[in-house]
Amino acid sequence: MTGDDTFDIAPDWLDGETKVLEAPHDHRAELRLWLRLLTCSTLVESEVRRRLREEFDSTLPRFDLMAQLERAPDGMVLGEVSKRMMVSPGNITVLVERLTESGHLSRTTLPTDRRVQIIALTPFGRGEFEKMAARHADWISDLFAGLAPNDGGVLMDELAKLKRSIVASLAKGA
Amino acid sequence: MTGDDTFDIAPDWLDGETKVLEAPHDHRAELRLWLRLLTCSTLVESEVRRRLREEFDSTLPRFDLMAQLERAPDGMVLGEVSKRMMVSPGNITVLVERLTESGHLSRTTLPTDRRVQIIALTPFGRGEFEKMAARHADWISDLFAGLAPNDGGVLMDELAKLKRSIVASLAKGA
DNA sequence: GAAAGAAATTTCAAGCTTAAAATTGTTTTG
DNA sequence: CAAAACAATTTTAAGCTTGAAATTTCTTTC
Repeated sequence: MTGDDTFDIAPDWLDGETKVLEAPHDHRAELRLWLRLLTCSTLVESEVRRRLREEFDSTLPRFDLMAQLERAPDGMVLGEVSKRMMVSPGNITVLVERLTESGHLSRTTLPTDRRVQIIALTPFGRGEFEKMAARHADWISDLFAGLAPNDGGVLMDELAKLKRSIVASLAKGA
Repeated sequence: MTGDDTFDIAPDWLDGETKVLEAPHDHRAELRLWLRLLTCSTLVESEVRRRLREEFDSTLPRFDLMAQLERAPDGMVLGEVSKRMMVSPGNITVLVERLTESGHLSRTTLPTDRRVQIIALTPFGRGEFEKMAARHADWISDLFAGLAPNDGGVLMDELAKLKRSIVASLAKGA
């Protein structure tokens, strides 16, 4: 799934008119595209993880969790965090435990519904997050710096289309 | 890092001529692009993991490992697999153990250098992999089906540029 | 040819992740 | 109002992942 993104096959969007009748549809172009997307994503993600660890002794999941909370000054319900981060609820439990121990997060049980946990950044947690977020933005900026302004815009648009395609396909399959 | 891809800020490639003097460079457009890329990647990856588990009781790392071996009929050295998959050597050790137990892989010590382990798909492993690979290609094809042929081509090109940017940045930083 | 150095792998400790089962608490229904 | 249904979260078991330390096996150098 990761790797060097080569499936050494000619892309076939270039000759869309030929060989449409091939037995089952030839999926190689899509596969190639997917591998390339994954390669980019993996490279960036690894680098971000590495730097979070080296510069802040932290991890990407923790950073992500704090990023969600940063924009919710009044805190957020666990389930909501889980949905936004697209990870399992059990996962959030563990992350919140650690971040609460380390003083980054506060957690409260909602008085009117004692099933509900609300978590929020502490002032300390917010300060730490802001330091990390600033560096994080620099890292991403550096990694993307070789992209011409126009390419950035095109990529945004194309990825929006891809996202729509993915979401539509997932909805249909569900 | 994951999530709904919204940082609700106007992209600033659209007005590149204005506000160039802003104190530290404004990184929001790059961040937005990165989040969108990550969202696409996460959605596809989760779906692939889910289906590998449901249809084959397997995992993505195992699939990836077998995919590397499929194209090396004479097998491959562990270290080479590790590099190609961009994961740590220790990780490969564990995966190979399981896949060898289950009969998908064979492993041999190189007679001329007993440090070196060579792994290869067994005929059984190859058969299993081919079934998975066919389905995998279908899934990706479905997920990307909403993309016009032209968009696929553009995306390939833009991602190639992005990858060059990332690799260049990583090389410079190293 | 022994000792030092380098290379390929494995082991280890710690953390992330998930799905499924279990808990705890609230709401709806007969 | 008790029982059933539902909801939010935690626990559990299993697997993935990493960096660093340890092993084993060559290779090079004095």
